[in-house]
Amino acid sequence: MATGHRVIEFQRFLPMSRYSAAEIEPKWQEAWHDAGTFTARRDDSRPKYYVLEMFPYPSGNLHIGHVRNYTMGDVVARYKLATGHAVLHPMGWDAFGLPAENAAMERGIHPGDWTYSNIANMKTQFARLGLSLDWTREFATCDPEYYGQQQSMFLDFLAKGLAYRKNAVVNWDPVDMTVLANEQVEDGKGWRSGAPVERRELTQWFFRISDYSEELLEALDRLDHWPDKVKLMQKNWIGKSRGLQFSFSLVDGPAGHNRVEVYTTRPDTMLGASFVGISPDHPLAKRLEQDNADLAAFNAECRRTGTAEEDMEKAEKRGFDTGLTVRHPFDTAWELPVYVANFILMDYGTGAVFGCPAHDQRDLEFARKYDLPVISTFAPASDDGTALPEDGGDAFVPAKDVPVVYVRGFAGETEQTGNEAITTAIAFCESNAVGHGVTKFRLRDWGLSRQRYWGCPIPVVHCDACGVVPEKKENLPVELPKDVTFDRPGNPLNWHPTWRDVPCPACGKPAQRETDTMDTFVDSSWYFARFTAPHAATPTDADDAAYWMNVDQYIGGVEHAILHLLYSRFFARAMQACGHLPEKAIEPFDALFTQGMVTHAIYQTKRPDGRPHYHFPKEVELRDGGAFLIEGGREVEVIPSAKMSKSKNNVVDPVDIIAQYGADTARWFVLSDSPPERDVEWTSSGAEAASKHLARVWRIITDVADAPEEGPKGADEGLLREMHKTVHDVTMSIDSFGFNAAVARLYAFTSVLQKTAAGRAARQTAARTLAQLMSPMTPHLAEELWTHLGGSGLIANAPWPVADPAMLIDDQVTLPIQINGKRRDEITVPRDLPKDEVEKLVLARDVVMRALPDGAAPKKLIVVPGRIVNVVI
RNA sequence: GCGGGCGUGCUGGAAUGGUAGACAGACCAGACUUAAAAUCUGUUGGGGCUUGUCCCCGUGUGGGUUCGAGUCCCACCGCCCGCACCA
Repeated sequence: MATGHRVIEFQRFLPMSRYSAAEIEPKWQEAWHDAGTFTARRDDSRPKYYVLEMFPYPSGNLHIGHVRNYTMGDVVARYKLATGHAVLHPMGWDAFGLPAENAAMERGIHPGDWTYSNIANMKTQFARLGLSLDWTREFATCDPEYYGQQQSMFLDFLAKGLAYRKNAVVNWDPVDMTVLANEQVEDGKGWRSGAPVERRELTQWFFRISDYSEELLEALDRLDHWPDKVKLMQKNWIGKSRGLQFSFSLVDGPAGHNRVEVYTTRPDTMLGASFVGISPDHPLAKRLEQDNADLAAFNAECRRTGTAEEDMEKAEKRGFDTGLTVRHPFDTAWELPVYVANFILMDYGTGAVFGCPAHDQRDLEFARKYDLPVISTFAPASDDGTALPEDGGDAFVPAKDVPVVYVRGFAGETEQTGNEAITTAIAFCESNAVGHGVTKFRLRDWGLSRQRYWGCPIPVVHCDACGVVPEKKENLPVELPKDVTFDRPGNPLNWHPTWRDVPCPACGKPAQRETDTMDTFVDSSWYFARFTAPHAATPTDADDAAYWMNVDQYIGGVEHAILHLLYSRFFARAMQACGHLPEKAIEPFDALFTQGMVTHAIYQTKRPDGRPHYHFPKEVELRDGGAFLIEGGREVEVIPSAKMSKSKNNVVDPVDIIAQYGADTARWFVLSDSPPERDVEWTSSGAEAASKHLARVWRIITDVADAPEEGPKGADEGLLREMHKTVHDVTMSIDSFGFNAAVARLYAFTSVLQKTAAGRAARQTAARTLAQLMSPMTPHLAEELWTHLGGSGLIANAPWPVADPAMLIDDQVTLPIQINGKRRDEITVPRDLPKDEVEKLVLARDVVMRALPDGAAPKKLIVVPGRIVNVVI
């Protein structure tokens, strides 16, 4: 568009008028695009910097949370560009998943058409934000070019033994005859059919992430730039435990069942056992239900809860007495009853436990319900009067490093910690041939099979003669067929007329494709690597991966703290093992930042029937300290800081905000006020304030030329000192993700610049620096001001300002004086005044002398140089 | 239920264990204006009196460590995130 350029050139010579985001923003977006400013290029003469925000699901609409997430990444990317880095800042789409199939079912749109049209919409919205993204690297995970490479890696993993098949349970809807996701199960019923769900076993594909349990745990220690909370969550999720595995012998068990193998992390409580519990899915439970109709009914009932761990844990603890007993290994005359219990998971340990009610609250409630004995094996080291569990108190469950007194322990001291007692117990049991000490992990292998259409096909073929046969790599990608319908529930790949039918890659006889597709977590577990060479003919390109990996800064929501990040860490290791990533990339994210949500008040009134009626923000006006409906004037209740949710009508559409105020205002606002890791409340008054501030900066800077040539003595130096301090503070803040602090500092500096008496040259320097410091946050405004102030080239490419250390130090420092920790006075002294001089000055103060009777010396005089003085009396 | 996090004025929030409330919003007052908008200036945590460069209280609640705690420790309350097939 040649004419567009002429218009731009012409505008540059117009006198500066009012701040108009609508005029300047498209202009600079086009200028960056034309100059290729944000196209990532390998450049060995510069340090590289890879900044990545978690890519979005293409729901079709940009959410204000996206604006916050991507603005933060953009600030980092633009700052790194200004500090001389070769920056990679890509964007793509996490495009497979359930919502596309739902849209297909509800509206008859093909999932692919729905997804790609959403992508087009969102990309338009993204463009208006002026993000420094390299769009030449864009891809969607549903592009055959992307998922074909994913299939190729699946085959590599399979060859390495990292992928395998086993049985696992799924939520089965018996009416719709389909598998349900956990979120599709509501109160144990299918969301569409309303039928009670059943647990059903299917043969499914798994990745051997558990092979890396120890490694994934141990490597957390080296992730120095990850939040501690995320590392702790991952550590607990991996769940390394030390315990004892042993067996109880079964008295008169059914044929082939003469022992029950259990695993316990508390073998020191073995002599407090009062029952054995097994999972409803335990082989013994399944055997017994064959000739026990009541047990069969109980097990069926247990299997009716969904597969979500949360549901099982929250369900009321129930058991079924099998009538069988086991012998205690240390006292064969002691028999314990065997219960089937709904809270025991077949997936963890051996699917069987012994219950020790005295030292486990869940077991205690179970024991009281079924009238089983409660036997303490240890008691508090000092009696603090709380009731023992035998006497109606709670279960006694101290931390494992707290010393307790053992009353029914194994060899060793009577008083020892849980950890010591566990070690003793394991040793004792092993020497008596009762079980052996083992280390177990809570982390389970990653089940990746999904019985759905809109996902990456698993590239294997089932042959009657050859079994499971990997597809040949030259036949990849195995593409999803386009001609499918969603007029019946389930996976359309299963009833496609031809897609399943293929010759066996091994023997050539007719065979059938696998119709399961991959979990969408697979798609998002390596996209960061693909961005380094998005169109390579192999999953990655060795040179590009070597140059760009690792991600220097990864930014996303804390809701991904466990699964996505753990799976990505596993995938990077598996890819490295298959030659797709360099050794250095097995921990792909050097630094991680987890940002908070954007919230918004909910406006509600009560309907006549008492149910809440939620109102959109645009229906509400705020006046007289209250909130009222614009139509009718009825007062509405305001619920502050609620998570944005479509059903609560409190979603703010960034498109509206940008249309009203411009992208720079939206960006400035989401960065201000709230610390990035915390939630931020969106308020229209906040957006208004951000917009006013940008207009104020515009005025101040465009008025610089009107200032007198020279200012009064000291004014120039005062302004420049403040400027250097601002450069220092803002730079530090951006480096440490303190964007809200950087914004506050820029507010303060703007006021200084506004009120300064300094002359034109100093103001010019200060104004240019202000524009540069704002440029990562409000890039369009900054470019416009930069041009006005005579800056050369784009501000996006201008080197970041550096503070002069000499300008940061003040000669004088004000020290608060505390008396007994309360501030009572202050003195201003030369910065480097010796401590004893400060003490003398402090003791001479009226307030201090008054507080010290008859010139007595203070008990203590604490002088923290440059900070504070505390006189203790 | 289990794991993790958060809690400060009317509101968003600031504060390497060192002056609690920076910087904003809102409100009120003033300047400019015929008027309004815009802009600029100023006040504002609560209470007290002797109105001071004053005193007391105050960071969800209750304890503790420290010369000094919003910050560290313990217990509790509330809210948020995750719980393996939502992404």
